[in-house]
Amino acid sequence: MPTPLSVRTSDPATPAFQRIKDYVQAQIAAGVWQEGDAIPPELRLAETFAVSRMTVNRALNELEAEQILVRRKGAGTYVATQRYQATVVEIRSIAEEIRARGHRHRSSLYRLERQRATRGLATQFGVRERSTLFHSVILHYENDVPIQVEDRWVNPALAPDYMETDFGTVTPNEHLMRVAPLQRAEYQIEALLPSAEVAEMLAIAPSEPSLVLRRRTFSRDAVASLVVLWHPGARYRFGGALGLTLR
Amino acid sequence: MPTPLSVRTSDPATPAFQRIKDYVQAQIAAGVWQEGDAIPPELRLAETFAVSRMTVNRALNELEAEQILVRRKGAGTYVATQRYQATVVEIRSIAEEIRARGHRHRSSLYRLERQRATRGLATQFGVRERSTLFHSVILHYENDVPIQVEDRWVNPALAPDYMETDFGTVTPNEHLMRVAPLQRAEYQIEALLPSAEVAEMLAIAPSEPSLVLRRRTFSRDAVASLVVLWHPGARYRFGGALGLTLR
DNA sequence: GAGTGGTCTAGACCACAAT
DNA sequence: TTGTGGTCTAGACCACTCC
Repeated sequence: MPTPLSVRTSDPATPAFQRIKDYVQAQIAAGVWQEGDAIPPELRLAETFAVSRMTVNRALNELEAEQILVRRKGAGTYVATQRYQATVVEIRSIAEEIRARGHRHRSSLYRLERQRATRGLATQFGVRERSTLFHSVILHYENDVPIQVEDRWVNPALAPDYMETDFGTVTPNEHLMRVAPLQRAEYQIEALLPSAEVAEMLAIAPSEPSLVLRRRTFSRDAVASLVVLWHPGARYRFGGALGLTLR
Repeated sequence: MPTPLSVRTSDPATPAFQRIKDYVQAQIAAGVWQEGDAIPPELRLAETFAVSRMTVNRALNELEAEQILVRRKGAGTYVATQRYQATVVEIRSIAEEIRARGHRHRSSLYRLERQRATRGLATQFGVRERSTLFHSVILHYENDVPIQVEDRWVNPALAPDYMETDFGTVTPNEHLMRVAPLQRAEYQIEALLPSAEVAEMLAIAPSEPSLVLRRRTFSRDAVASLVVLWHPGARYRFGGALGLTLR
């Protein structure tokens, strides 16, 4: 007796908490419950769906975590106001991104050296001026076309064997991820003219805009790495999509 | 048999499920439990913390939603592998952002017109070529310094009274949000040279790079709006922070 | 004081995985 | 077969909000 593949939410196999989530989202999508409106209290939904209050509680808590509802103790549960502006842009590692496109990634090492921290770098890293930092410059290619200059400074305290790493087989990202687990990061995206050196590496004119991502990563409550990624504006962009129902 | 460390958050007021979450995250942060490792099963954690299994279940389920753990029915609960690359950049509405900096926002309307869709626009909107679209060009100022050119196309079917809106008091964003609830959006960030017109509006040289955000928003399963935001590369950047423990 | 959400329990039955 | 997570119950006590 083959069961039809009715993937309706009324599937008896769907857990009760999920059916309740679907119902609430459907009411909101249909405009029956508008932004700021109170939705029925847990006890009433429990009666309606003939489930225990705990089951309703789980459904509504998950919808709150997804920023679809707002809950206030003692007051009620409300439809969240849409945050139109908060935008998410996904930026993946260059090697991973190139491989995902089915293209070939390779890189060449331009520089790998110990350097004394200038005042600016020392401030960014939270170390003393003229402390030793590791510095690497790598050019990444997509199908032999230069696509990214990776100019990276590394805190020796967090990645002591950075200078001995074989960057032909391991990207700095991968190495750092292994030795210094990421705690948090800060990002900036800018449009700049490239330096003469960067322009030459990317094989673009110095007058051609470059899309620049700066990233500072933290590990064990210290700055692990500071990287500046330069891309040719004409052949590179960051992109992403945002759905309101994120999961 | 691990005795629960007295986590610093072990306020007696801290709920049990939160103490368990803190404990698990502390074990991971300390490197005691590494990526891919199995963590103790629910029943053992329940004994250890002297709570019911449901309380442990909630803690671990929430950590899974936060992508810190991976759970497999019948098998166990594992520490998730870090996704180093997935990056989040926050981009807010220009008016909101300027006000958040404590600065003054104003805008001036350069163009507001009906236009026939070119083939490219028609494709982007999913309408027939030469259909009518609304078009607006607005320049945004921060403390009287031009900071963003907003070049926007709007689907009349979704915002029929767009042309009658007073954009001195309401931003196009705010208007669209009201009449056409956001369903999803797509974004691209690029570095480009501005057109002569845009350069003049932003009061920059045509040779100066511009940071460009393109956004296509969907409402009721149709394209509601297509906007291109031009910023002077020298005085504007997108920024954000990513913490692994997001909430 | 009545209503609401926040949290927790001590069981239960199930599906699935490893063996 | 044993252990694991997935789900659910029918209560309970509490803190908070609103009237």
